[in-house]
Amino acid sequence: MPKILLVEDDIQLAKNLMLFLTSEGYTVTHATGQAAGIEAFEGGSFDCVLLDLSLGDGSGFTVCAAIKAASDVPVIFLTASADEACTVAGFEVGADDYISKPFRPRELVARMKNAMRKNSRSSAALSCGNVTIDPARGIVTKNGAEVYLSALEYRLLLVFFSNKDKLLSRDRLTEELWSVSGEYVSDNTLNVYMKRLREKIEDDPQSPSIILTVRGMGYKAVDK
Amino acid sequence: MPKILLVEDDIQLAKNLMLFLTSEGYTVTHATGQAAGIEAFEGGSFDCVLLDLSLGDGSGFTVCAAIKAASDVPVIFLTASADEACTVAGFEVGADDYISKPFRPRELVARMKNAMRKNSRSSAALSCGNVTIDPARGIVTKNGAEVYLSALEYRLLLVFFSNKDKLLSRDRLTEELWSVSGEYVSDNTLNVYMKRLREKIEDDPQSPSIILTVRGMGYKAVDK
DNA sequence: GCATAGTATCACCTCTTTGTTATATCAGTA
DNA sequence: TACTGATATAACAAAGAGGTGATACTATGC
Repeated sequence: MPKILLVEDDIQLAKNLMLFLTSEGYTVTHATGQAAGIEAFEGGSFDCVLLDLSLGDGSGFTVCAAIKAASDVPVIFLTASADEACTVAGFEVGADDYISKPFRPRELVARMKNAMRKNSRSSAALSCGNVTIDPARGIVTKNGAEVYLSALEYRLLLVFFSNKDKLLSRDRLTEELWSVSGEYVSDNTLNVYMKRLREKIEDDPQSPSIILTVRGMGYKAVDK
Repeated sequence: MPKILLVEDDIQLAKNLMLFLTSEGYTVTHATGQAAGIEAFEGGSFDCVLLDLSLGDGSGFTVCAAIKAASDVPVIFLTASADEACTVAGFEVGADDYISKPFRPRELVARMKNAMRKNSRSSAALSCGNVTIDPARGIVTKNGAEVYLSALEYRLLLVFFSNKDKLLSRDRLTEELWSVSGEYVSDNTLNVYMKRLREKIEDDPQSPSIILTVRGMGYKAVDK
């Protein structure tokens, strides 16, 4: 149940929005002004912020800047002003999207989802199942315990985890791992590496649950 | 100079757009239909795709799906239809933004930048001097050429590059590399790794310019 | 200059990684 | 069911990683 912070001084509009968002399965917290917005943000943890540009006690830009300075939560401007300069300014203070009133509720939700999706993707750690890569330290863990991977195994896993749910052909994988150095490797080498990697990260290497084989096509990392 | 792929069947509109985008410093490739769009995408590497929804030989949705299945390049729909259902559908096939015509050029650019920024944030390269780490691929390059580092050498370099200009004590470094596994290593081991790392990344390993020795204190990566 | 502690380098050993070939297993199909 | 191409596994050799102790160098204070 994603938590949304709505900063909007038009009470009637806010009520309608909250009604709709709640019915879509979101938990909404409402703040009516700049100060209240920043305070609410600091007091709770949110998955997305909807921000009116013109607030009673100041501009939404200030709120956006404050939020972005402290976190990476997506911020979407909701505004009456469809002015181009305002839109550009909104993006410049770090907004993730900018929607002009009157907005259409389903589009709003689509844009919120989009912003949240993007945001979670860029978070530091990559994980899949119970296995996590911390690219900032070059370390792989499984259920919290470190798993030692060789350089090539690490790179192979990285390719999978940064292309989760995507089918990766054997050619593509071979390319990612070996083309850089310009060498050619045997046809079977990838098979062997897949086995070694699975041996280290899968609970049951015989019936993999993290990296699946797609016969005739390639492999694919899935998040069970 | 970011490279843009524009898929648009309205020739006049495309011309205008290309003129504008070029003047803003983008390199634009133009494809006029669905098939041509996918072909162009596969043939080149782009930083962003602008996609008309209604193409002569098919829908932009197909193109978007094809692109998203193969890569993470940001895709922005440009469309005459301001229809809400279309917008939602656009986001559902993985689009990064959806702009209705007539669009305002500066807003378009702001949204393009936004989409590209989000996208690249996940793979911020770390570099120092002529050496670069690409944490998203686990690869180190020096003057563009790949340098093969072993797992420990890679982690050592990662510690330095993510703490650029900071003095790192020998204890701290030893901890970062070996404490995870709980093992104790000889006092001299770090010296040996420093030598091996320098051998691979420094222009002149005898007088290092990337990772400096601070006698009695530790080491420090500097950006010359 | 000499002593000293800190750092760099060397030679060496062991264990792992890397890539190969050979063989087994499996899924789909005639 | 038997065949076939695709994938998995096993076993091996060569190269390299990882770690150690001994030795050489170097900055600094006496």
